[in-house]
Amino acid sequence: MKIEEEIKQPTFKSEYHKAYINMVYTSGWLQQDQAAKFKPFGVTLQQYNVLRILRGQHPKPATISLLIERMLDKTSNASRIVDKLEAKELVTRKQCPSDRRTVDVLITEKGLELLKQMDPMEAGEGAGIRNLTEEEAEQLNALLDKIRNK
Amino acid sequence: MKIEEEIKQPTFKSEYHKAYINMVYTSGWLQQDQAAKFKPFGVTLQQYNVLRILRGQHPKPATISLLIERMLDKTSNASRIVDKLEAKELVTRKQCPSDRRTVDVLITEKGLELLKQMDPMEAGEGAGIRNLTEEEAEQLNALLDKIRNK
DNA sequence: GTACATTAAATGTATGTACATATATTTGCC
DNA sequence: GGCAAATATATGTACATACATTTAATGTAC
Repeated sequence: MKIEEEIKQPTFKSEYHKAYINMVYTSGWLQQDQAAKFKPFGVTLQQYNVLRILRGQHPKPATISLLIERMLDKTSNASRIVDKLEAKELVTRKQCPSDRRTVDVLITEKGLELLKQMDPMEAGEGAGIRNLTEEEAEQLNALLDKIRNK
Repeated sequence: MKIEEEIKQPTFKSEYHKAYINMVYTSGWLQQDQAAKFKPFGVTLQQYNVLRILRGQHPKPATISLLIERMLDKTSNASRIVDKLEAKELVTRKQCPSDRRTVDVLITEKGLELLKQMDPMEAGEGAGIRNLTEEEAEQLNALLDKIRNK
């Protein structure tokens, strides 16, 4: 469905304005789809993303700063997301001996096991992105990178 | 900057996976930029979106259902966003006489005045989308619509 | 080595999202 | 008319975002 019908707005001020609305809407659409798939596993998208970063580091620990640096949403509150993961015993957190300001966050066996189960439904696989051809996905990546050109 | 550098992830499983991450990241990037521009006006992006819909209806009132239908995020809680706008006296809310289950939400003069001030920085104008050519914006719209093809 | 700035993380508050449930009203069926 | 289903909105809870502030530890200047 075209974006005009989707949000019942027949016209846009410009192709640019439409593209902006379309981006925000489609991204929300993708994320909602993904969140629904993750729900049975008891972790949210953001918690999943943090677990993925931690697996990437494993068996080295990560600091909160490193998590923030790599998260999709930089301003989100990594401390509190780690709180939730710790409560589910998917990660451990302990003060780093060499710099006691920082905290070593490590994914647990249970966390690794959960990610393994979730791997087949990796973020983006199976969602609408697959409606594109490989070439179109490349085009999209190029357009998005250009948008963020600072 | 390419998305790989942006989130310090050197490779992706597939062009599709990269496109998914890129979409979510770029959309967040656009919204953060916009939210910062709106901040001096004391309304959030979502509150602004609701005000825009109400101006589109003006001088007719809108129901909460109509707002939900037209909002970018359908599952968001329109009632509570209207609460915030009402507290700022940007909208009024009163029970509709013909169907007392529904509520007539109307934008106030103050609300119209605020939107007028904000018009020059309309969502998406001036943000990164303008890095694209008109043709590229069209391409992007086509790709996004295709992603959502249900 | 003490004082001050910087850094890392945690915490507080307002807002919004996602989803389940509650409440009131209207509609439709008999 | 009476009652069940549907509808419109509001509310409760858990989670996340955005941003300011706090606390503790480290680095640096003198």
